[in-house]
Amino acid sequence: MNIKHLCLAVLHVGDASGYEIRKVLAEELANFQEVSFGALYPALRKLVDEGLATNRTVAQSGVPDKKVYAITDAGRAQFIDTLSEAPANHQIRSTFLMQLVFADVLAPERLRALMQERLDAFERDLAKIDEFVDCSDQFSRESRERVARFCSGALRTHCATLRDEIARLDSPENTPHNRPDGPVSCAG
Amino acid sequence: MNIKHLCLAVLHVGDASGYEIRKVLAEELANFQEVSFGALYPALRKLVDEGLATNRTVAQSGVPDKKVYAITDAGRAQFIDTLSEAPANHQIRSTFLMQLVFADVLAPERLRALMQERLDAFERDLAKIDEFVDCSDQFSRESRERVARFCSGALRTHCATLRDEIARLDSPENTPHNRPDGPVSCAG
DNA sequence: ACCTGCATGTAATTAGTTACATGATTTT
DNA sequence: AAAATCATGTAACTAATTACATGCAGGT
Repeated sequence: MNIKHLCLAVLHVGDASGYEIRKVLAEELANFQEVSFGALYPALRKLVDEGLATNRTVAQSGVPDKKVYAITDAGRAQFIDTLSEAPANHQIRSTFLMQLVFADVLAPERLRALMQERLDAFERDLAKIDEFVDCSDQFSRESRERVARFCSGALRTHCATLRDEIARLDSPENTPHNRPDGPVSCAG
Repeated sequence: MNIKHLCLAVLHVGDASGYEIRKVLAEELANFQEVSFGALYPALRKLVDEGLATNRTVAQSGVPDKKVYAITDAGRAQFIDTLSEAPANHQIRSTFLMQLVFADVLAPERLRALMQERLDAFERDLAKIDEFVDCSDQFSRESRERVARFCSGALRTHCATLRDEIARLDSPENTPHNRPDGPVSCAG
């Protein structure tokens, strides 16, 4: 699952420019995987070189021209093939989870701030997903709902788990101690 | 959250060799992030170079010697500092989720096999976590339970969500169509 | 005989981020 | 006046994977 596959996934749902692909990955599908432009644009060029996508320049008023990419039959075949062949991997790369796991070594006010930060981000993501499903311009309503339903479902259960975790950590018998000057004893 | 931070996290809980760190990350903390030896050993060397860890060679009978790493005060301080300073990022890099999102383009028997594969992996991981919490040799019981409780909690809710998703996809009104020879129409 | 587990490491390659470069338009 | 949005791209760098190299012990 590299950037090229991620691009093909988005293009499978509908045509999009590099900027738009990144927006989808950063907003509607945040919590999945973000990509940087430095990786995205070369990846799109490679997709065109390999005949997996085509592009056309679309002029706009006010804003700059954009290169709109469309997946080809070969691209779609390869996307489906790769997806089917790939092992069902599942990894959560989360700094936040690590912050929760090691909550006892963080300053309590910092921990609370981090929790708030992440919960706010979850709220924003969920709002974006609702927006995404609501409007209907380029992507098919069915596809959108499928993607959004899954994402919001997974996120909601995550939110619930994390809220419970937070409640547990905030309870008096689990008072986190302040960040120490010396090392923390954990080899008990 | 790079490999060095991941190593410090494991070493914060207790001393371990490179091989053991990888084992923890691949088994007890599977679904978090796996690391390859090609990245792990150079990372450990760098930690020692930077004074964030020390190592000692431990001879064993039957099996080869091992280099056991221990976190230093400076290492612990930096681990806590980095963890505290870092934004509360949260990303799920999951081929499996993508396979579910695009379930309709996969052959139904392949989809079922992928689901089984992942559910089996979840079961194995949960069993490993129970084992991990049960025995008590090197890592502190408290830390283990904290880590394991969180992981299994998050995974269990995930499992539940995924089981529901699977049940929904298996119901007759959602029969997935076979992998097509031509492109799939999604631009409805 | 062959595979798996234990154990550490290097070399070649691929993948990805960060920072830079450009420039118009709209919002604060 | 400053910042954000739209829009594409390159160059330098960092980080990571994959494949290789070595070797012994125990199980099938």
